[in-house]
Amino acid sequence: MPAISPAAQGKYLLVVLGPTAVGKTALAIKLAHYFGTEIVSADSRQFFKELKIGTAIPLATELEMVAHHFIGNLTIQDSYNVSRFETEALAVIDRILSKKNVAILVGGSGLYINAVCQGIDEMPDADAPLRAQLNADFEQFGIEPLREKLKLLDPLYYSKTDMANHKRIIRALEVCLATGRPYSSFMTHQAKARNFIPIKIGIKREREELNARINRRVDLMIEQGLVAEAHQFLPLRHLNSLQTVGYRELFSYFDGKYTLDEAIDKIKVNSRRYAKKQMTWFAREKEINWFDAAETNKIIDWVKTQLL
RNA sequence: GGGGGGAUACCAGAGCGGUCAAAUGGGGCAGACUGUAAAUCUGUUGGCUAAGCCUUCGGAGGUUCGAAUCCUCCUCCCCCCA
Repeated sequence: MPAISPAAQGKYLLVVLGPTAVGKTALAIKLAHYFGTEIVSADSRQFFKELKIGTAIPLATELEMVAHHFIGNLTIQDSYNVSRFETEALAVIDRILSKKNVAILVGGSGLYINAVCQGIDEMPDADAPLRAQLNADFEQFGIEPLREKLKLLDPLYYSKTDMANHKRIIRALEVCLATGRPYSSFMTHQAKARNFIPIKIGIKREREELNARINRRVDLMIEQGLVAEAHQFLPLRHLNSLQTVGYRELFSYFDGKYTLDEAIDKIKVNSRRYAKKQMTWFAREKEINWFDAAETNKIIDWVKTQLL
């Protein structure tokens, strides 16, 4: 449970979460409308203003109806991270809660939601040249030397973490090397105090129904011009912001690796997997109150009982 | 009409007498996750009363101590020549 500061008295953050395509946007807007408040997005891909079709940002009419934050606030060229989001999102939430008693956080990026609700430990950002060096080492010599190095610099982390995952090894190493301290020594496992009481609302649907919605949404994205949208960014495909479902598969199509139909099928498959990953992430969180996507009125009624 | 190739688990596809419940890839299912997180990584994938047993490699027979692998016939598919 997150720590609650005295300032949190009577201030609530409604956190709307769930897998992609489940219907979070619609519910969040309904809640925002009902409580007369604003929406903070916790979607790590809707930040990028160029990625419109492929990330299913809210409709223009929806964006007009309710104030949204963190949608299209970055360029795909920007580098961003959870920690910055924590700081910036908290500032916006505080501002909303200075005028209202309820704010809404909505999104599917579990790590980003947790950063807002519980915080993320203080530790250095990635140092670009150092990361580039480590990545180059990985390319050239493989994972084993990196593992050995980490075993020396942070035996605790080494023993507890998946040592097949090069990205995690590299991140740990870059912190160790940049600070001279073991990466694991920065982890407090303590939730930070917040100026609001989070109320987590999980939205779910039957898997089959969710899959059907995903498929339909992908087809719609294609109709809306996703292929052209993705094509513009082909030269920038290496950017982190473009390591995104819907774009990568089309890059492969432009490469001639897939036919268009194959690429579209791949987008559907990868979206389903993304949804499953999100559900796995959320499944381990205890304080989520789950509702069926159709139960909008029930959700509002329930939320009212929580705001005491 | 003649000649040749093939049918393997959800799909594709290897295996060509024992070490095969059957490689590998795809898909499915499950999981991990602290500044790349729509990323990255892991496990599992015939059934069961589960260190053992049972039913599988188009169908039916046969050879053999032993067959997905060899033989015979049948069914279906593909290619080449007419």
